[in-house]
Amino acid sequence: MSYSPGEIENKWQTKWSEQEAFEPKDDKTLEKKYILSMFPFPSGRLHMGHVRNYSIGDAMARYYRKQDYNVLHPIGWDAFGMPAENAAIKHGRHPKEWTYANIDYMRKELATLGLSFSETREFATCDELYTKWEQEFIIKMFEEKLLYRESTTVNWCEDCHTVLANEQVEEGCCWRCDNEVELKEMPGYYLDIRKYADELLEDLKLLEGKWSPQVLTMQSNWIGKSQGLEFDFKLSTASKEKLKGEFEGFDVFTTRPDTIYGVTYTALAPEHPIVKALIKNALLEAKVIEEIKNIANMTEVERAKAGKVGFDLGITVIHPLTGEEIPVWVANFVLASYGGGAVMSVPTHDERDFEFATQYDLPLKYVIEGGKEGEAYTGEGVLINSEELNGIKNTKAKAEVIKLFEEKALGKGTTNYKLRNWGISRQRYWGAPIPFVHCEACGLVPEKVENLPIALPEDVEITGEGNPLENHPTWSKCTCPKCGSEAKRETDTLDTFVQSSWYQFRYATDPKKWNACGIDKEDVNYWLGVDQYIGGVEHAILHLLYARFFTKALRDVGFIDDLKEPFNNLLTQGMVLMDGAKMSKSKGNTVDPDALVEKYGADTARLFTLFAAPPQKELEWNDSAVEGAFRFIKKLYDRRSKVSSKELPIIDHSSLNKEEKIARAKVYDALKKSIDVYEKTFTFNTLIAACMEALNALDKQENEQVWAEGLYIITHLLEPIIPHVCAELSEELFDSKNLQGKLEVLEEVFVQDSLTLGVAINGKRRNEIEVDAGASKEDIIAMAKASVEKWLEDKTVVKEILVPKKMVNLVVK
RNA sequence: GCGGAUGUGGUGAAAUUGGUAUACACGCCAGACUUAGGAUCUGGUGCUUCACGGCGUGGAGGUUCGAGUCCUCUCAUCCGCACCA
Repeated sequence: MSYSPGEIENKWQTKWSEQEAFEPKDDKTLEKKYILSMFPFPSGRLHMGHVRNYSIGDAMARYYRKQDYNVLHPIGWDAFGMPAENAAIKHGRHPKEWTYANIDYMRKELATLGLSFSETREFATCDELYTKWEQEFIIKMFEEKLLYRESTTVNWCEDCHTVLANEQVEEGCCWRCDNEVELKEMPGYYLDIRKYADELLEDLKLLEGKWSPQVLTMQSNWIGKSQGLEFDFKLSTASKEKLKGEFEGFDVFTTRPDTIYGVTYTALAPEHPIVKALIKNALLEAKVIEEIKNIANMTEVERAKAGKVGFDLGITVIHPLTGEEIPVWVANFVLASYGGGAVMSVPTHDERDFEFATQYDLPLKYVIEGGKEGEAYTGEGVLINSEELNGIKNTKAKAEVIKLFEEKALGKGTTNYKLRNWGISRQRYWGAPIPFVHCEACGLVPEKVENLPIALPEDVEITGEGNPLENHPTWSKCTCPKCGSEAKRETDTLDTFVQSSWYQFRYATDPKKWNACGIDKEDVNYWLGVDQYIGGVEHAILHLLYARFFTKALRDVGFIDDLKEPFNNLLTQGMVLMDGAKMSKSKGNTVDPDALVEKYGADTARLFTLFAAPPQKELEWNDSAVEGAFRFIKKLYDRRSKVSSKELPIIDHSSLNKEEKIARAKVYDALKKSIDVYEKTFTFNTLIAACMEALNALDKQENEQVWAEGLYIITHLLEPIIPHVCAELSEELFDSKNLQGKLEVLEEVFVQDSLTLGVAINGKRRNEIEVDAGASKEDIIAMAKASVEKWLEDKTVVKEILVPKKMVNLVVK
């Protein structure tokens, strides 16, 4: 019978499901492996990126399961989010109905791939039971002061009609729709991720060598720690009066305290309170006020494009060391959100300050030796024009100046972070409601835990205009959990990244307990951290930073025990490309997994994805290479006719002929390689290649025992990659015995009677010789010399190097 | 600008970690079987040369008996951040 993937795959998928073959065991004394591929958004159909992601994860899960590890390999659905609402707007379908229908369809697609997911642990993050526990966490974080509500400037996407977190703004545009992000002042809920900035940075060290350097540096840059001096600029008496005594001065932060004597002006962000006060009290020219307001309304991208723009604010501050009066400017390049929105400007040693100063003709004062007149010098050097600091190397002066400021109580050494707090409010319907209530008397009040979940209303109109929960006639009406008077329910919902920040703990929690708790500590203690996490680099900052933070926050509010990091090892898979570009619907260069499986079967789809490139690299799609993968499986399946015994034969290696010996060696080469591949390098392509080589070598000989042993081992090795055909072959040929436990490498097969050695002269390969395995060094050298005689004429051999089992190198003059 | 990575045949990629560069696969060429082949099988295939040979891992140096692998410099491509004071 020829290979028919449909039949075989159906048979085994049914069997596995009936046997509940992929459920983790309840026994916590067993050694565990938690293998997790990032869960999908139920967009409607699987794409090749999913196939790749899950093929990699499944290979690992099956490998460890076969070695008798207790394996947790779950799947679920990251089910809240904008696309569900867009579908509602476009096709008039309710987001909930759309989402669950998609899940049902995609679950079937996953099933046809034969992935070894646990079926009992599946959930969708939009399940009310999931929302319930998430809301409890949120309330607890509020009580523990990790969550707060405030009104501030936020990133607003008019297209998506919602606020975005900093991490969701890419080059000034919305990460989802690419619309330019506006700045807007409005209230929202924030998680205090800054409180964990240092821990998040420090613990990256625990992940070194386990996460890719790329992701680690991206996270570290995003957190953006820098150390420097923070101090107060006092307003001059006249300026203080001008501002009606409202301000004493303002704080600045600098990483260059060494340049303190070079300060010739200061600059404030357009949003700075002092600037606002000047505007409010009309202390600036009307034209200038207009311009400043203009800047404040610009997006960050627009500001960057506009070049450097600023205005003299007509007030001055006192230099803390020299007592000089220094002008205060407002400048469009000063960020409101960092370092207090104010900077000390040292045009001689900072490019930006220099550009600004040149443009507005502000004074320059060089304080570090080494630069040229007429440009900013940012290198190292000795201090000049710096009073008591003259002659000190600037690198050393940083600490000196901080010390000086601290002694005089003028300022202090500080650490600053680029990381901003995580804004989690979204003005959207399809998300988890933020479980708070606004009461006129009590203010912001969390919902009572026994009232959770606060569920979404089913009857809702989704038009794309405004916030559907806000527009709902009755939903937000409620009573205050504290005083019982009439109150208004919060209509913002949680960022969907909140759901994906703790799903790894939900999977680990035994489903029997899902009604009783959100996360079971004991279960989490057993299963976490995730031994292998697999997903795309696009989450290098967003999801992975949030999930790391949430882990630490959940620990501190008491929902999990001491756990530093959720994901011990991270494999970032490359994209799937077609003609050099990322597969996408809009480009029309997609390959439909369903059609692929229909035509060739799941095993071919899986084999190709793992064979065409190592998982970390981009995968270029190639139809004829898919054919090649299919051909290999057919060939493997066809060779079952070579085997008649059902046992792993015991072979007398010495009685074999040369081809038989080579075949065995190739088979065991593959077996040896497999441990490294499955446990360390994940370069499945090389293991598959080794199996192909082994099969090619087996084809060159006729020994039935060697064939039996070969297929016994090859199907064992490939089962995690092409499980259906291997299960089928294994059942037919070996009563499935080779799919349990470990196989041992027999070193004897690597012992060869004779070896082929390369012969090189001065490192240049000239010939090869065949030598007896037991030949002495002298004999080998002699043979080598004889084989390259023509190159040795008129030369003297000055050195002979024998690399055992590899080559001979003769150094001649 | 800063940071991270990657450069090997016509293509996807290997190389036991300093030891015969290009395994495996795709493609291509030739042959076999075929009415036919976009099926299957067999053989060949880095470049150059009639050949002996020469040249070959982005480029230039260096260390070494020996370098794709280590060191220095350099070029190109991809990704991330981007006025963070």
